[in-house]
Amino acid sequence: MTTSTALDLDSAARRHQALADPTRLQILETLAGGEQCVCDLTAALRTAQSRLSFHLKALREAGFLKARRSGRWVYYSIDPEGVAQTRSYLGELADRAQAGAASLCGCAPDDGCCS
Amino acid sequence: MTTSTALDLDSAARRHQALADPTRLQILETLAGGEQCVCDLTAALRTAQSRLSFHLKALREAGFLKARRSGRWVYYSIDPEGVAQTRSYLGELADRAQAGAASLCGCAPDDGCCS
DNA sequence: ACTATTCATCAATAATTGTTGATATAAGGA
DNA sequence: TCCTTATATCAACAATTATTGATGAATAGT
Repeated sequence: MTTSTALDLDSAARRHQALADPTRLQILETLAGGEQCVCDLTAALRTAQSRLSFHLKALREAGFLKARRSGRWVYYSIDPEGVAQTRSYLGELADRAQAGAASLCGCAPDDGCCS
Repeated sequence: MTTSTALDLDSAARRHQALADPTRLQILETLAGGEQCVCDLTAALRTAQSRLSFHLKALREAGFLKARRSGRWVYYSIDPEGVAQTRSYLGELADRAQAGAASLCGCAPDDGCCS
């Protein structure tokens, strides 16, 4: 079972790209405190509304945010699924790297000598 | 103790930026199997040497790769430190998000009802 | 010393991404 | 219906990032 690489690479890269901006990280850190409407975020980040909307879209499309409309307001919150996916990608990478390093230095697989 | 945000946001964003490219992820996945010289990577990824060099530099400067010269060859390998740093950033974000969601829905902090 | 090989860097250009201000859409209240 | 508020989208422009081909620097073999 070989997970077809090209697509995985692209989508993983796209997810990381969404995190590759300080404003977007600030949005995530703010929303980590709980759901907020765009108007609150605009005030909290002191930034233009169109700019915020641009970054919210990027995070939403990458799977990091959920949006919910209630009356005139749209409430954004963190989608734990998206964060989990990215975390596990890095986790697998780290695991494989550790195994790879160990295999090269001739240690037993869980020896820890090659950290 | 409030960790001064702006710098953290910028450096975290820069680290993610380094991962926001399929070619760079392919480099990391290849090196997860163990250290390789640039010439091997050029062959493995079938790409121009200057292009590869550009991406290696990006990963190196972001702390994901270590380089070691031996004779004519430069060997690159994954720097577990860099991966760990990025993993823990996402981990903290996920933890805070969970706590934030729980606090809003009125559950006990470790109830798990708001996952 | 000459040559070949390995890798990094540079300059030019292309492609992508972000910002700004203006406009559109949608909802609710008067 | 008209007005206001909240958000999204668009078009123009700015800034950043990636690709290519050429050149440079270091190392090693002859």
